[in-house]
Amino acid sequence: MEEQNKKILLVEDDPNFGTVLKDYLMMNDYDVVHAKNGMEGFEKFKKDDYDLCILDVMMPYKDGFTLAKEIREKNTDVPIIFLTAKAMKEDVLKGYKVGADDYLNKPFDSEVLLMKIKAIMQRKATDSVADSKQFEFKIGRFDLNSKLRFLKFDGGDPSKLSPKENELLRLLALHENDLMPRELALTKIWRDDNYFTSRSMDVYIAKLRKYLKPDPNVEILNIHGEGFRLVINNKSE
Amino acid sequence: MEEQNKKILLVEDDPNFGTVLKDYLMMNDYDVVHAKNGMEGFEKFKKDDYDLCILDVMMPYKDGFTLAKEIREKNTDVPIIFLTAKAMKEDVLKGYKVGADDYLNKPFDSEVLLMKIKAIMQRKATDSVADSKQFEFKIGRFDLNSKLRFLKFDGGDPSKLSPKENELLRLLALHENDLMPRELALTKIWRDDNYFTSRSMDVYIAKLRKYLKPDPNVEILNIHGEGFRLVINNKSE
DNA sequence: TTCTTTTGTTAATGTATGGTTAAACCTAAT
DNA sequence: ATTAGGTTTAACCATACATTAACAAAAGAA
Repeated sequence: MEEQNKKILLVEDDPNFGTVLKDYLMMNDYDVVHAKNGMEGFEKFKKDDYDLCILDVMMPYKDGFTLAKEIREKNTDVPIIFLTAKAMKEDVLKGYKVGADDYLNKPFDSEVLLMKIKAIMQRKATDSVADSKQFEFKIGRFDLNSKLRFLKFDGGDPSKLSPKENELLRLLALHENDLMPRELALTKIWRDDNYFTSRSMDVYIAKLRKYLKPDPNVEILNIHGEGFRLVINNKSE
Repeated sequence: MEEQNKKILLVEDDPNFGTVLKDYLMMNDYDVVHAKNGMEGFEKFKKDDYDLCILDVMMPYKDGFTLAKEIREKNTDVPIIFLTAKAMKEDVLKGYKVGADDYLNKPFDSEVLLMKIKAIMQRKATDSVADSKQFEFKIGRFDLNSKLRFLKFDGGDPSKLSPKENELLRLLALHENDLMPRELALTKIWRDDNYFTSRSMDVYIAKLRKYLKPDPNVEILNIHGEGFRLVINNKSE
């Protein structure tokens, strides 16, 4: 299972410096999107979710503070680090007023920047687990807890599911009694759609069928060339 | 409810500068306790709860970093700001490794310090309040006192826990019966997430399991690739 | 039908992660 | 300097997971 790298938006108009910094950050396992000016920076910010923004203060057309204010209107939480050439007190204060998390004077030591980034990410590492996502499903006589990755039959002893088993069953459950397109699972879970991932998915379907066997009213049907369907029959009728 | 002023521990050996800074902060509605050296600083820290620590790095007998480490053993969350006369890169890195929240070079502008304090306080205010002030836990037949680092079995003789053992068990208890993500413990307790800290954590899990063995209804389960789960079975029902 | 493609299923393989113990290391206190 | 407590690193083993291969069976197309 692949760890998701943290995503950084870097807005810096100096092409040389920007590229060097971007490469340095990427070498340290961050995903970096580099925007060359404030305008572009805001566009990119709106299009994606970022874990951190690094903004140059002095930029043509739209300076870092203005950009920060726009960003804050959309998102009150993203950490922001300002880069500035001169250490003007007014600038520093202005930065903190806009909600800066930190401040760096150019030229700065790249290692120091790395430490600051780490420190900020750690602060944000709050228990984000309590996501409002949906983690619990009733599947016939089964209970799927998708967060703890277990499947209980009739409230008995739970079987542990592997990450892939869990994700796949969850996707099926989300489309209960409806088509769950093959392609959807492949792009969402396997992040790639080719012959091998497709076969891998079939293997997991087989595993899930085994798990679900105890309840004859639950089954995973194939829709040839389309995908799968988790059907739950209601005896009562 | 009445608005309680934020409490700041200021550790600064220069009596003139210290007093001026203390007065300035108090004028800005902070409660400030001023310690004249590292020793005294630690004593005062143990005696009370603070919202922020401002530590001078260069002090006789016990420097700011050492003090910070001691403080961190008692409390992983208090924000710490370092003050330093010289801007040595090694010092800055050292500071962040100990878990600094910010760093200021003397002489600095007092307004800038104020802004940093405000920014940090704001951050803490929005950070999950949930895990803030909970120090006592019932874990099956065990009682964990996380402040004194004691673990009692059936009210008997308490075992003394090391700081890491204690923090880890506390985090697990906070997420009782639920997932405690690996990453969370690593960033909150180890302040770094890499192969070695991760292995170190596994070692501590093994230690905790040993402690908890006397009660068969308490166990720490692993969720492969995700984290751990402290389960407490209620046999009584 | 016959041929081709898609799916079902099981087993083998390789890699990543976790469990556990002991030794090494570090640092504060003696 | 020595020691003791705490933490990290190393080593070795066990388990969990995902992928791939292999072959059988179904479904659809010709």
